[in-house]
Amino acid sequence: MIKITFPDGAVREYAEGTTPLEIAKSISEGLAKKILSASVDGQVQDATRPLYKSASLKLLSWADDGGKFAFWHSSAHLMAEAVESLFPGVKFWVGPPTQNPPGFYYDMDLGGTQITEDDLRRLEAKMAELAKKNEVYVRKEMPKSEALRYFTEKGDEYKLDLLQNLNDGEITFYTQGNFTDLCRGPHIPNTGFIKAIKLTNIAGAYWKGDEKNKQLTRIYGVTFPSQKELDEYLAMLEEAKKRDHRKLGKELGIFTMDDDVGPGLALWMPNGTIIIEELEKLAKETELAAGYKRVVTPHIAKENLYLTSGHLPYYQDSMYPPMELEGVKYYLKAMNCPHHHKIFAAEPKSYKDLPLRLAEYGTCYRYEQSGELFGLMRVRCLHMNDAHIYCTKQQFAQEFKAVNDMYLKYFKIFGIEKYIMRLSLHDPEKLGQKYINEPELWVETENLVREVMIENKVPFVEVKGEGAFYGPKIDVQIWSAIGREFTLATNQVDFAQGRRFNLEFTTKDNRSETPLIIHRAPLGTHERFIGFLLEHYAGNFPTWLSPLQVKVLPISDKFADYAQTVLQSLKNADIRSEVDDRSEKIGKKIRDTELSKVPYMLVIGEKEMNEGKIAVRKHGKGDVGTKNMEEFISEIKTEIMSRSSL
RNA sequence: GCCGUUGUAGCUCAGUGGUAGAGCACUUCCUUGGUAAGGAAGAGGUCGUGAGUUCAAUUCUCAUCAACGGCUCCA
Repeated sequence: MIKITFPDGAVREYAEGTTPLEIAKSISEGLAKKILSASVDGQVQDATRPLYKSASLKLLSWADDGGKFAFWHSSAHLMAEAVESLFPGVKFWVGPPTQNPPGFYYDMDLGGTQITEDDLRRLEAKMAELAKKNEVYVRKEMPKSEALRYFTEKGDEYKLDLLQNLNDGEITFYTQGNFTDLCRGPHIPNTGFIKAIKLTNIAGAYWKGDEKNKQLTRIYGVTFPSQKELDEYLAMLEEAKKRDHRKLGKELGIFTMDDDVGPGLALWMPNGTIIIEELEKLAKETELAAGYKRVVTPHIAKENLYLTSGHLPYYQDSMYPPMELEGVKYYLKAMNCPHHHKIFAAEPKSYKDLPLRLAEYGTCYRYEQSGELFGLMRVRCLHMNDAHIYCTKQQFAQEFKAVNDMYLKYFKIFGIEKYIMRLSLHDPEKLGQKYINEPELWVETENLVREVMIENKVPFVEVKGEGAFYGPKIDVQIWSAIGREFTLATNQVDFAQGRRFNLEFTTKDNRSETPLIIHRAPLGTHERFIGFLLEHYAGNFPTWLSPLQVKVLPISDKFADYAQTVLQSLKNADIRSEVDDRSEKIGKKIRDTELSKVPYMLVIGEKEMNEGKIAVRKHGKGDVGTKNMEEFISEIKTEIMSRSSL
């Protein structure tokens, strides 16, 4: 007998060789019908795989990630079976479940056959047909030699490649129906669980993710245990699309792109510019209070500047090609740091000058690959909330923490809760290529940053190979409405450029020392930040950021004069406001104003005019009652000044 | 940059080998209406751009540009 410990601490005994599924059945038949996989001592495996040792057991259903992933993984195999039956001779690479987007994909070599949208519908039908057969997923362990022979005979170079990295004794195959695949599992008990199927798109994907390799065909899909859940998922996708900043940005007149201007070059319209100015106001106030000094630098510089900084050898591909004037190459700046370093270097510095914090909303140009451009989130001209802090080693921890605190302060203002702080480290294998070749300094600064984060109890994840070329960084990762991940803000350590630029300060004991540099951009760039805010607020900006704050809605043109009086009081109080003087009915005016997401509407008619009042309507909330002008203005001013998100 | 899809009015979209249509928005007129769409009329597009096939191309073919979905990249 073996002892099975359940999540609630209960321990029960079962015969050796009992499967988790049988254990589920022993509890209840209803439970067993929901079990997709099982977590055994924390390891997710097939629910049908016998247990030979005492273990802790958690039965996993659709509600658990482990259950879902097994479900989608099995769905990928089901899709592969359908593909194989419709496109004989296809060779498969890998087909994992995915979290974002939810579902799975399978990469395959169709040998020149092109797959179409119609084929996806045919594949879905085939999958549904196969699923109904309730084929069980059968696990089989296989010696490496036999597996090699199997795929050699099949002429499957992809699976042979996979096998090379696997050790004898850990090779397993899974078979359902007519499809057999090299796979470590786990899988769901049988195909019958898969009730709703949607193949979402076809894409090219480089083999092993390397652009030098052949491009395989990738089919994305998602499946659910019921049609209802699929419908809900599709409805949710539709909702997400409504939050897409590209759609909202157009509807609200925030920004536009134009073919004649160029790809990735956003034109900020009057409404967007108001938001930019509010953000800059916030940044300037915050930075002034934190001891920053503002600077302004040109958009271009000579080649030599970027040779000194070290950017050219590492990032030339991402810069616009140079223009040559009088035999000298000039580049559009892709970053502000070299310019700021030159400001630091312009005057001799003493330790008394440090920390020196130079801030600029700098305009940068980056020649992003055409396929990477994405609305405002990935552009070629960007306005960065940039600053560089020059400090001593002793000051570093405090300065780094202060920057982090500034992030958190901003996040609170904007109600940003869903983000991940990522400690981006160097990859030792790419020293000298992607990262400057200073192994000891890398480790030293990485430890420094890690300690500051831990000391300040800021939760973070560590990722190798995401650092800047000159040092490690803390990136704040966020997600767009349609699920794409972006770095919103960044806080970077630079132990390289100070030396490259011969930046020095005189220490207390009259020595020369090179400062450490912190690059930071808590508000990222206007482009990405406003793109993010559009989606974050679904276009419903808080009053302080809203391009139009109040719309005055007279019930008929009889009240046009009173409307102008009301408008004038608002304007005198610096409230962004307009009158809707169209000869439309009030219901129409309200509808249009609601759709344009203006925070406040002031409805005025005979009653209000006679009493010298206004009827206030709040966007999304409806009528909130009649008020005096003074009362309303004082309230809305308080809301604006406090940058309230209510 | 690579694979795939798309490109018709300001927006959303229909449509055709014989030089185009709807709804919303816009303009004008009527209406002066109390909290999410009052009515009528009108204006608006050489169908992304260039070339080819054809008596004839917005429609078919090719190229090109751009956008979109991925991949790669992301200081």
